[in-house]
Amino acid sequence: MKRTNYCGDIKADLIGTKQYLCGWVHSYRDHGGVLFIDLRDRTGFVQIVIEPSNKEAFSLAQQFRQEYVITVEGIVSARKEGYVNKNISTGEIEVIAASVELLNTCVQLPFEIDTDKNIAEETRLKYRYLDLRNTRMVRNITTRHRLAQTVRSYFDKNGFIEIETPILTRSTPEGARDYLVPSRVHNGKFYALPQSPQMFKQTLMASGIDRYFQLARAFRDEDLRADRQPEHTQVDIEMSFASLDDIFTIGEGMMKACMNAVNMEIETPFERIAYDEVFKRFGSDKPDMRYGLEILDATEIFAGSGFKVFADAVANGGVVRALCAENSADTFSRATIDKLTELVKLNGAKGLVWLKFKNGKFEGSCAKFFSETELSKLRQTIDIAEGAAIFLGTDMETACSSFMGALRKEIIRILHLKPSKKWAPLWVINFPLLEYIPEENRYEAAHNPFTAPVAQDIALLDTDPLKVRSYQFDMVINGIELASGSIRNHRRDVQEKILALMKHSKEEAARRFGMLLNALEAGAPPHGGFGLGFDRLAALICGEESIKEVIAFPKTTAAYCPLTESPNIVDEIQLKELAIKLDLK
RNA sequence: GGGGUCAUGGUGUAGCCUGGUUUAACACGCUGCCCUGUCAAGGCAGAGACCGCGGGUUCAAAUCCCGUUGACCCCGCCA
Repeated sequence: MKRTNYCGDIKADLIGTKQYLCGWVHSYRDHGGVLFIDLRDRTGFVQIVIEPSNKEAFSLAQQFRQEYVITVEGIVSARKEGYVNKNISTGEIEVIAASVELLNTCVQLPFEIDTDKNIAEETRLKYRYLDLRNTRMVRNITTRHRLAQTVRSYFDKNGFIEIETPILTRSTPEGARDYLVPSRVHNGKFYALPQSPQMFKQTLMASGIDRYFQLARAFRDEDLRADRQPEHTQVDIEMSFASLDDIFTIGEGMMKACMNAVNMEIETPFERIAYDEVFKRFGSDKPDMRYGLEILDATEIFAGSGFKVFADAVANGGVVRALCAENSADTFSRATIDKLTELVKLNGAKGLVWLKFKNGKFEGSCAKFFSETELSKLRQTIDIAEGAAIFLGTDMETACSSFMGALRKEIIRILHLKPSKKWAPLWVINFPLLEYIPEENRYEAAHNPFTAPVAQDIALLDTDPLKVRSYQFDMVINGIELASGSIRNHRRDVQEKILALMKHSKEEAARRFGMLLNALEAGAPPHGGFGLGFDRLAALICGEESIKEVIAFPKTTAAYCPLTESPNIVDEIQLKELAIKLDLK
């Protein structure tokens, strides 16, 4: 390779040197005499000057068009006074071409590199090879690479071993739908693509690997969203003999290393808040902690209130919760409040009570139903200042938290509240182990069926399973659930007891989770770990809303790839080999 | 499975509500010519879409109606 430098790296320190550059014609400006080309590669672009005195180069260069692939040999020169372009990083210099060469031409493009905005996503995906030439995508993809390298080196330094687990594995029809792969050798049987390497990594702990990590691909055949793809990458780790503290320290260290790798900072250790508390204060298990605006309890105040709705709810064991938005009484018009009411109704509320505190008095639809004592208590309890808007909701605790959480999010959005910091990380801990499913008279893992119960609560498995706390945790940053993990069950009997509560018979459990259960009873050490959404991490750090922007070749919302036009119809012969007959609707 | 928004030259949009003087407009891109300092270069000339697809209403449909396909966002779902 003759290339001496990347375009973006040609700076003033190279003035006077001879360079051999390769790249794409980003912009072509023919002035009749002198001819300018912005030569671009993934690092940036540099201005090439082709003088008419250089007859051979000039006549060849006149044929160049946008996105032609060329090479340029020339001398780096300082731009003359007045011709410096401060808007570009290579604006102090230009390369005076001695010779140029055409390596490839280019057809008319569906969109221009960098200058066209708002291109339909479908078009971008169909021509992803062009889309990836854009500065934004180059930046995202290289940032993703930097993060991946950082993760690898971080875990390596901390004694973790990278191990690849199988992509062709066993279907465990639970949770998300599996992607199935038919077996030719075993007609009528199927592999499944893994939804997570969970069982393999726990098995590795039983093997004495002690510390494992992997940038693992995981597959789920469910409907997609902006932050969900059929295949995604997770940073998957597992540690033996580790406490929650150990796991949190490793997770925080990884986040710090990732941020530092892209010249950002994040403070450690992360705050830890119990699930119950987080839900009560923010109405969500993944709150955006960059904003205050906590949900406050006003149940006491309205017990026995003249306002029947509240009084009855409290009498029936319900709660009253409040959100107080400062200096916003005038922002919330009737129309806006009606929209908020609709929103909470969509989230299960029966209604929404609002008050405004203006000129030292409360006004609002229901203000007249409240006694002076109630209002003054409310004012003290939740510290209401002039100009505040207060929203009150009532229901049973969980339901109330849930719609107040949705309301909190919307208020933050409407008021354009300023985030108090760039990153607000949080460990949500003490998730309940189980949830009850009344229709099926059984329990279901609240998060992960392999999570261990808190040691003191094991006895409760027999008496009151819903009270059992777990060693399950989430890592949440800026309202995004980034990672999820736990200390696992390392004893077969405990694991089987939990599976039994989920109404898995011993036989069924053995069939589905046999590999893991067998490994547990063969001297598995205590262990735990987490899986962290790598695409979400990259999107977060790149400031992107959608993970499609940090995945080189993503799929559409219908799990379709416009670039490869997959999934696709296969040959009759292929189906025959697999003993598959299609019965299409 | 449900809801919302959208579909017009290569790309992004306007036109649609209030059907007909629209030869479907504008910007960028593309083609040709001119120009020795531009950098989102400039000037002049030109090519390019029958309006996602199917059906209907009408003398007449990009425009109204029905259906369908696809995209994006959301709910369900995602242990």
